[in-house]
Amino acid sequence: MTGSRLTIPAPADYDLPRDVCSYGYFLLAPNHWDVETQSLFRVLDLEDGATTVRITQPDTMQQRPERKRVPGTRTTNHQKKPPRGTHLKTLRAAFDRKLSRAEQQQARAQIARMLRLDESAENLRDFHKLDPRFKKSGRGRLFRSPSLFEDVVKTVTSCNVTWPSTVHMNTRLCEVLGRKSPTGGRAFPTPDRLARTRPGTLRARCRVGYRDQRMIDLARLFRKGDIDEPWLTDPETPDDDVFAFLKTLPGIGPYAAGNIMQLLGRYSRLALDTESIRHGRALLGYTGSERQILKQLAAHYEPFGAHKFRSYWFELWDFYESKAGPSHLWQRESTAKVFTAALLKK
DNA sequence: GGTAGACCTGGACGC
DNA sequence: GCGTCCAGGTCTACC
Repeated sequence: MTGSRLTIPAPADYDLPRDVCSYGYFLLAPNHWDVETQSLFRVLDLEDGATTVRITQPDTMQQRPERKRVPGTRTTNHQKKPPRGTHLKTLRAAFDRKLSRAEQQQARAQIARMLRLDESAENLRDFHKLDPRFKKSGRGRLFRSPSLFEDVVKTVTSCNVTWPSTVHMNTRLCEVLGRKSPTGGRAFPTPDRLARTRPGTLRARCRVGYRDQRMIDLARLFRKGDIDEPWLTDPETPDDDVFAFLKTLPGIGPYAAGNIMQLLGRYSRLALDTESIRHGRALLGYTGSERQILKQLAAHYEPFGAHKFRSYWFELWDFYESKAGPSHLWQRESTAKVFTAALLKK
């Protein structure tokens, strides 16, 4: 790429392959995880138009795919333990066009949100103290989108469908409504673009089904400024209030609200769905009706308090990796076929 | 507060 | 290739 390049400071424990490949959204358009180079490609929508960015972490590039250490060789950089609280890791972002100063600021903010670079070391320590199972791997950050709007729409596309349909809907939303970058990639649609789209277009061309009007209504709420993001992310705002508000949004029920809570950095709620029921039965050995299993799941994760979603999620993620191998080696197309209810039941 | 049925799409399966 | 069945969370009407 011949455009702007940015150096982005990351927390000392940051590990791009691990922290990007930590939540299913990294497999959804416009995100593209490149297994060969262990880097993240995606189109960002900035002030002057779309641009494709490639994000790398030099000290993990090319090393991660093997995951084997040759006896007698030196410890690699990313295995060294840096002092706490220092920004020793560096990410590189390369764009396919020149960015203005203002756009560089926007890009930095979007990348920081997406990669959870603001997740404090203290918060992660609290999680690992409460649930030491994930201390060794360092798991704790959950990949998300550059904007709350994209996170909310992606959540709607994950409701009442199997994973391959979610993959397809996001691909089509970008192809049909996303702005084009100089190298031809498509961004995720903006609230304004989605708000101006006809339900019939969404249904026929993006295959979103009955979600059409709900997605347009959501986009209009974002466009009008009815979604108060500072209030939703303010630590002073009680989780219960945020959860109650989210459930008033079109297309958002208890599962979706719980998922958006974690995307907002609030991990005190679970997002329980049929996948959770399967997990309860298959891995935790629970029996009984769905309602009974949901109760058992709630009790199981209760000790993890403010971090219970992460305990739930990384337990589930370990299971997926046991089926499909390390997540940083997953390909979007093949993985879409792995995560079908029928196959997981097997 | 709890429950039943409709909403859409894509995959699996049988013929 | 076609028809049928099923999975998936939210919403509405009804009790």
